[in-house]
Amino acid sequence: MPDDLRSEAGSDIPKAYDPAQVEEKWYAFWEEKGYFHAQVNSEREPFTIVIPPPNVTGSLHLGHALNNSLQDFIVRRRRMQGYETLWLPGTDHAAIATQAVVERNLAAEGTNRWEIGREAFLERVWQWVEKYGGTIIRQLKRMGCSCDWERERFTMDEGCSRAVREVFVRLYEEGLIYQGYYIVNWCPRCLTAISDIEVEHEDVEGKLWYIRYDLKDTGEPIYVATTRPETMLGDTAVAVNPRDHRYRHLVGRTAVLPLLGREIPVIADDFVDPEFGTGMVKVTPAHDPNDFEMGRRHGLEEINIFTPEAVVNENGGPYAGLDRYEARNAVVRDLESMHYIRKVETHSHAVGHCYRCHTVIEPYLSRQWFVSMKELAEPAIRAVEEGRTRFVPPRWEKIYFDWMYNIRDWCISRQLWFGHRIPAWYCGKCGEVLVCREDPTACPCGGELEQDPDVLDTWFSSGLWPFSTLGWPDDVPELGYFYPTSVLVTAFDIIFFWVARMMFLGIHFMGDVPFRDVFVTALIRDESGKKMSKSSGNVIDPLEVIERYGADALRFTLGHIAVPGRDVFLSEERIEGSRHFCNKIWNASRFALMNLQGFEPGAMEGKRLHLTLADRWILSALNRLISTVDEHCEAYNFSEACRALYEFFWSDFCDWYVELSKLRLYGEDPVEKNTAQYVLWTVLEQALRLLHPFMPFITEEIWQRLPHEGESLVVAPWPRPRPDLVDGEAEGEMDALREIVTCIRRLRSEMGLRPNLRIAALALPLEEGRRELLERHMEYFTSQARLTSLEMVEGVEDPASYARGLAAGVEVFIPLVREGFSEEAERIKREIDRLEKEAERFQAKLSNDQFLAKAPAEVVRKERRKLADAKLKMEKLREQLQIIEG
RNA sequence: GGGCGUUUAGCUCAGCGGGAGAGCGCCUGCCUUACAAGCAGGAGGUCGUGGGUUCAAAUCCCGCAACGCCCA
Repeated sequence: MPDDLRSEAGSDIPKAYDPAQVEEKWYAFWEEKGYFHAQVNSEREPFTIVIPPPNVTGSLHLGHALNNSLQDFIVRRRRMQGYETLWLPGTDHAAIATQAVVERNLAAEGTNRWEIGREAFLERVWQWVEKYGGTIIRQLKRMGCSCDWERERFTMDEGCSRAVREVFVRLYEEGLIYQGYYIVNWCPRCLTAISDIEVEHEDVEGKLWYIRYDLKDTGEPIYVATTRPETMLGDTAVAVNPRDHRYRHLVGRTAVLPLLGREIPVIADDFVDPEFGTGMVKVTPAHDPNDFEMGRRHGLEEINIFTPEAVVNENGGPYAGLDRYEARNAVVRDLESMHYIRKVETHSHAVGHCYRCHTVIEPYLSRQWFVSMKELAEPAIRAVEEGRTRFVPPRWEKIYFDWMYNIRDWCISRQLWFGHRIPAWYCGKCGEVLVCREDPTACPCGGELEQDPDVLDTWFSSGLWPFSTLGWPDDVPELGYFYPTSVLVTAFDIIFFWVARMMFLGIHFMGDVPFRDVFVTALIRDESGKKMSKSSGNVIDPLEVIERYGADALRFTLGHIAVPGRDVFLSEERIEGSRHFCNKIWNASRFALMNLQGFEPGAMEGKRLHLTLADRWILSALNRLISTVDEHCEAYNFSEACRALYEFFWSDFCDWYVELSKLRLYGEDPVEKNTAQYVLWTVLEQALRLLHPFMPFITEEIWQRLPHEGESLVVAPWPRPRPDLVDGEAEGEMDALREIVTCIRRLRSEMGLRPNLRIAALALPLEEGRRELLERHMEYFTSQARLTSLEMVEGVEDPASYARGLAAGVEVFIPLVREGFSEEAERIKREIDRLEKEAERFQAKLSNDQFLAKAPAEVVRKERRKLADAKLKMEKLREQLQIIEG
């Protein structure tokens, strides 16, 4: 250990915890020691997490902060438990997003990617990635994340790229990847196809136009309703539901398309909803996904009326050159002027938008590559059904199933330049398509080859993440050891994009699920409940928070609010509260250090210990805490774990144990002092271990200053509960003690006695064992309630000169120092009222035969006890009231 | 249209079958030698609404309302 890390005596420790002083130092130390590096080790059980790879050029936001804090909580605890723990970090190339940024830069320079060409463009992208690529990773280090940086990966590094190529070729060879001319979601701004789930549906207040199409021959009018009149330029049929009696006679007739005069058939198809509009719809196979299906069923012509930019092309006749919205206006205007429009209704419907740029998606006919999903989805569904992968909380399974059962083929080609180029080559001579692992030089026929210009959906490569990062397709020991990973920690919004894909690809290529558990985390919202976003300006920057409050305060806050299955709110006050907790830990430790001078845990062997009530109680509470924290961590309920730690440390350890320990630490008796030191040290040291996964920096800083064994808390063994130290009797007595002390303090406060004024008090034990408790622990009472003495009495001769209270079967009296306190009488009356109602409730229960017969004996006993307590309290309060008013 | 979640103290939220809890805020008193980023005490709640199950419901079931989210 470097000298500057060595512990110092307690007294020169600053009064306030300063995170800036310690965080960087310890992270560097941990990295240097290689604690985060995992290796294949047959002696130990592996524990693996692969990070959800953030966008390579992105920067850390609170969502990442939460997600990665949770992963670090899990990983650090497992490491302390002795697992060979691998947290594999890395980044995602995020094709659309990254390319979009570079394109924006080009636009600002007055150029674009086509002008500078593919090669120069890609060079620009890589420069950008080089420049900003490390940002997020560096930020994770500031959070304290214990990733194995020696194994950091990138979805476009050499290994991942080889995995992508191998997967593509194999799926192609198995017939699970195919190329086809289909309708896809097309973004006219990004100029690429996107998959179904990349489309965001939004309700839009639109219009429903009722348009007249005349029948050929008779000229009889028929009416169709549509939300997109401009697409009539591509209509190739009119359709009705075959069971719709109104229109049955029209099926097989021919209609004439207004404006263009094209003759189109009237067809019958089950898809048509008789309730919608007139029950008769226009069919535009090239520009509507449902019409496309219908068109294929009926062999209709597919007329594409748009260019990739969604401008009407030559098939649009007089409307060519107008963009889709101009075309809509022009078409409607012309139809109106020719009296083809019967009516217009307002109509709310869902419109798809590009998840990247929010442009309205155009269903567009084009040649794309697809993954055939049915066969792949089936085993992925079974894996979750059989519990081989478990969702936490379980209700997300339903979301997963719903999507998997209704899955459609996955469009994986993107008309982008940045990304994994599709490994398909077309022969200019024979038309052969070659899909291969190594770049071919020429077609077997001797013809020249041209590679497919498109790249793969980013999620195609991130879908391989759990095994491509471990070395697949090479046969390396890591794959057998670390796969399947133990748990995946992710937000619900990428269950479809990512989790589902890793599932079927992992099962298909590795023969086993990619992870045992999927822990679905919440989304973070701001204090008013809005989703944090740059556009609404409500973003809390985690790095700024770290600067101001420290990484541990941020981490603990995130742990504290991360209740499974709920969105969480984050406010500055909350983080401040965690900083106060850091400070509390800091100062309690400062106290310990100041009082552990000369204490050697190693020298305790064989020494005489005298465990007092407080010692037995705090050791008992500590051991309950260990079990509680374990239980909650196993259930991914870090919120409850944090709560338990906070409560124990502040309310039990600091408020009571530390205060009581002062009696012996400041005293002369060496056995007492040594025992107190031993327990103080034990509890603090164990508590630091339990806190370490949540607050790694402050705990390490303190632990290093405390007497300790081992070189770092990072690899200190995780505490195990000792059931033999759980002491129900000590807990019961301490509860009584605390109640009695609090009661005296309340009386003091009500009398307006200043805290530093010591007074004499009297106690009248009313229950068995209380007298002994009071006598045995007299010092506890006098010190904690600031008394000169607590005298045991049988009663008081002059009740009118005492204020009295009742707690835990002990009546206490303190001398009255104030005359005629009327508000006290009011308070007592209110209290009596409350108790009366309570007693009635208990009485009613106890006089109910059903209750006595059916409720567990324990519950009945407790109810009796509660009734007796209430009655006793009322009795005493009435006495006091009489005295006051008397 | 289908599904999910939420509704508990002024605010933000825990609790999810047997005595209404926390943090922050508020009121009162304290620089008590670990901590004023603190200590002690206190006020504040028909647990959204209507029904049901149960000896017992904030907690389980059903209906309703409001808000939010996902899918089509």
